[in-house]
Amino acid sequence: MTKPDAIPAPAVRRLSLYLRQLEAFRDSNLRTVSSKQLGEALHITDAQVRKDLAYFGQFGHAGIGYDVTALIQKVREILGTDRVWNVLLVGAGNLGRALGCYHGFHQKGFHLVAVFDSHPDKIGQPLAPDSPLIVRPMNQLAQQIEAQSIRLAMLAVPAADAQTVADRLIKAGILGILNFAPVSLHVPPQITVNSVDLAVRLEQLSFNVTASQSG
Amino acid sequence: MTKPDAIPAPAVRRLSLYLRQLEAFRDSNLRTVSSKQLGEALHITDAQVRKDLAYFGQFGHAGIGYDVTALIQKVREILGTDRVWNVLLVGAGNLGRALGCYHGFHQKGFHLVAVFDSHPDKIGQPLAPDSPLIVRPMNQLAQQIEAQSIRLAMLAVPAADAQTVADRLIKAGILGILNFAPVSLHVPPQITVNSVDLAVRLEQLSFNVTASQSG
DNA sequence: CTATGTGAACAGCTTCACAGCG
DNA sequence: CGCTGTGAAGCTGTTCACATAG
Repeated sequence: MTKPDAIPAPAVRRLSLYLRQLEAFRDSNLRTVSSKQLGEALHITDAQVRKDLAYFGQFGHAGIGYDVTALIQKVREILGTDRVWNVLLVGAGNLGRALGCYHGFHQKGFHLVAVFDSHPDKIGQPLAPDSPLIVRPMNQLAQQIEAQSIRLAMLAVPAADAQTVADRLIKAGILGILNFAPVSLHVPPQITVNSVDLAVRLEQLSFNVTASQSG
Repeated sequence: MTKPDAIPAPAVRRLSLYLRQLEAFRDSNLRTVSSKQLGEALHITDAQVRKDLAYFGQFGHAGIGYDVTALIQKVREILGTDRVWNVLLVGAGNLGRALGCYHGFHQKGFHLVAVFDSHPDKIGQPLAPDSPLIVRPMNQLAQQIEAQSIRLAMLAVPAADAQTVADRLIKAGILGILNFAPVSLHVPPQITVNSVDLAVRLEQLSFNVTASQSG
């Protein structure tokens, strides 16, 4: 029983970038694209592009390249975004509101269908003045996850609460968490966490700018 | 002239995480910490922690570990966050407003000092109802960067405008860009770009959840 | 002649394992 | 002893280079 070689995580990350760029190419009416073109747009070598795609199958045509529309479809299937995902949000603070108002998710098939917060003043109110989403109390978490088959969650709560909330989400059936709290979450191996710490990102810039100025 | 070996980018990323965790340890009144403790909190091996820190100097004490306060100070120096950075924001949409209202930056020494947008209805208005920041027109960009010695920028504009705005920022002296637009920016080599694409992050979760359910 | 798919070579990061210090 | 710092080993991901297909 030979396990098909594990896919490198960096390859999966790039797959999302390929998809984004392919959609841009499609929107400029490009029919086919070569690994060289795709790579140049994203600052990736052509060999890397070909190898990444080859992990998943043979999608290209020698001498021609890749059919843009067909490859978009294939990459969507691979990423699992050829269907709609219901997503919930915990935390209706500044960041949570921004996430709830951002329309980029919906276009990509991620539908925000429920918002939760523990703060009594927020419960029952719309997430934002013109938002159709009403903030729910935390005790409705499990019921909503079940009722709407939600598997993905965005976590925009204070650092101190993040682990507790994550535990509850997982217990209720959430499988993937996009974590905006500046803490390292501890979760069982079958659960995926992806953390976005904005302060950490700025620190990276600070390091690079500092280093390039003194070097 | 021997160039001191380049620091691996992953090591620098982890440095920010070490700092975050060290501050948490300090807040629970821990005096010293071992590479093992630090690693366990962040799911990193102890050898990795020691090697990462060793890229920058000898900060530990054999048999004891690392002095928490001293190491925090050292890591801040390395990251360049032992001083205040003035930061600007371009784009006063939903995401821009959330970034402007987020207080995590300020605590870390990143001070948002100017906000720009090209939309006439937004110019002259506060970024948010209770914000002290007034949205400025794009033509004040260069002047403000100069006047406030701004080197870091956050870019929260539509994808179609991102490259044009980035070009202007760089021409005006910006050295590091935190990009929230879903495009790959092309910049000169001395400029650092760090991109946060939220839809891409959700796609990674989608992939992992899909894969773990079928595998 | 162009561009893919891929084994082989290479580079870079991580882990191991241990000498040495407190 | 406990724990750091670090060469050496191991592994993973990237690049090269070419056979092959259209």
